Amino acid sequence: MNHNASPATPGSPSGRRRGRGALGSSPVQRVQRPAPLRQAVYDALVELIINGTLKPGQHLVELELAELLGVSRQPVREALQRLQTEGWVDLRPAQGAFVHLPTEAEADQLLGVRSVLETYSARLAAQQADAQDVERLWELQREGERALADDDVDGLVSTNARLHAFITELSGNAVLAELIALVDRRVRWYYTPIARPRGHDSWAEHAELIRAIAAGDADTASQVMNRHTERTRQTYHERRTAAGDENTSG
Amino acid sequence: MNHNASPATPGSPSGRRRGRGALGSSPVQRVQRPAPLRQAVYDALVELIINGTLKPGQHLVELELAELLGVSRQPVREALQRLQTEGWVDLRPAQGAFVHLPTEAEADQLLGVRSVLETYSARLAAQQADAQDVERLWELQREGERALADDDVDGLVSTNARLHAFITELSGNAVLAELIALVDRRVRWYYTPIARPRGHDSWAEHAELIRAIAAGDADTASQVMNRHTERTRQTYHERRTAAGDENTSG
DNA sequence: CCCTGGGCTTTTGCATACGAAAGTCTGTAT
DNA sequence: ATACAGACTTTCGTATGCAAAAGCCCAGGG
Repeated sequence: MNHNASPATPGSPSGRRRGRGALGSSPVQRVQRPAPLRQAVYDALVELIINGTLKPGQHLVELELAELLGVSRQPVREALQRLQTEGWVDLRPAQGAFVHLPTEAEADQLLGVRSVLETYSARLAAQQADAQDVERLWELQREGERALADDDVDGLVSTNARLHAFITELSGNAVLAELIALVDRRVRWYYTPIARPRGHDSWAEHAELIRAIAAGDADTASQVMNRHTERTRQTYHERRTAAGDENTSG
Repeated sequence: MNHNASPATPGSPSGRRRGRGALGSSPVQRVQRPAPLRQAVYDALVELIINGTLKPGQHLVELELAELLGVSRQPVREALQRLQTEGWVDLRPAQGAFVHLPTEAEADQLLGVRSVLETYSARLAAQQADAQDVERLWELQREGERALADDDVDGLVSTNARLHAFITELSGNAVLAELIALVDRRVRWYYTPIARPRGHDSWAEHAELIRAIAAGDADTASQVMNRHTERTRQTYHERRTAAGDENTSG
């Protein structure tokens, strides 16, 4: 997923006809319809925001972004519209776009919303999952436990994400899945500095959750997921507080 | 709205006319930023979609919309971006925008999501509401019961919406409030043809809910709201089925 | 009769142009 | 030195222009 814009000036063809600049050559081009540039711009900007190149509060000048990505202002503007709706940037009339600067309260609210959405998805998943799905869940669980044993942090994060995503998918509720994906991405962004996996406890909870889903016990699955996500929320809160103390003391 | 009627005369910057500093010092400088056209276009299109002028599945030609609204294609395109993100239209690359055509499954999924979100908002509201808030809730409740007694359907719908909105506001979770607002608008659109209020039962449930909130009993408030929204969902489902039968039989 | 393909029309996607608003700087008067 | 007014600069918001993709129509062949 690394389609970063090259730092060098994109040798702008700029003679009359457009050339696809730094973007446009996505590794995933299996789609019949070539994705419009605005989509590539959107992807690039989300990436730049998440990886911190574009910092919260920063003013995004359309022309700069356009040149950085080797396109004109128009696709940038269209991407910004979407980014605003999804909460990544704020658009102030006649002033332009600013990378959204989340307050502490907002970040926590987002965690709360994610918690209830994931809890609901666990409930639905318990009602939907068949034996094959459950087998896949255990597979992911084993993978996570292996990563845990190996101290493989990246693997842990990735497996955790895939496990939750699979449960969401199992829910069979596409609207829910979309919302969770969006909220989750924002949560991860806000909490990037402290987003280490919780480790053993977390995976014990996962196992409990999978058992409930396997049993088709929606109430238990819901309860377990709720506890799980609320603990994650609590952990984040503690770590943020600790980080804040460190900052104020040092 | 077309403010480019006169021929362009490049060369004179003409930055002279500015209406700000000429007048004396007014102590109150109410700087009201004019909403961009794209906002007006967005509002207009949502209205046209909700009121059925633009029908589900219909192809929206940018130029037609632009002429209809008296603007150029550009603000229309930007509005369409937002409309897509919010689920009102589908944007197909190189084909344009189509008014979103919800499947039955999707509509029901939205009701499910709305249900959990509102349930969560009731839980939070119960933890947050003070005596004054509760008084306001009872006020709305009385207003609803009056409308019920008067067979005032519009008043019933409006008061119901305000009651739910107030509870959402009481939750103190802005992220949640935004999501609910969005989901709710789509739900109302989908179910417009059958969206009569449920009437008496519904308001009895409201009263029960308010009592729980007044008592600060978050668990009960949550439970009651969940039952309430799930019943609404069930009612919609029944009505849709009935309407579908009528259609197929006639 | 149905399928097919090549030109014509429509519509999108992107680029560019330009007026206007917001922000910035500078010189002057107090 | 400070505060303010006015120009200067930057950036936004919108309109317009143009090439390419998609859709359409109709003639010709299986």
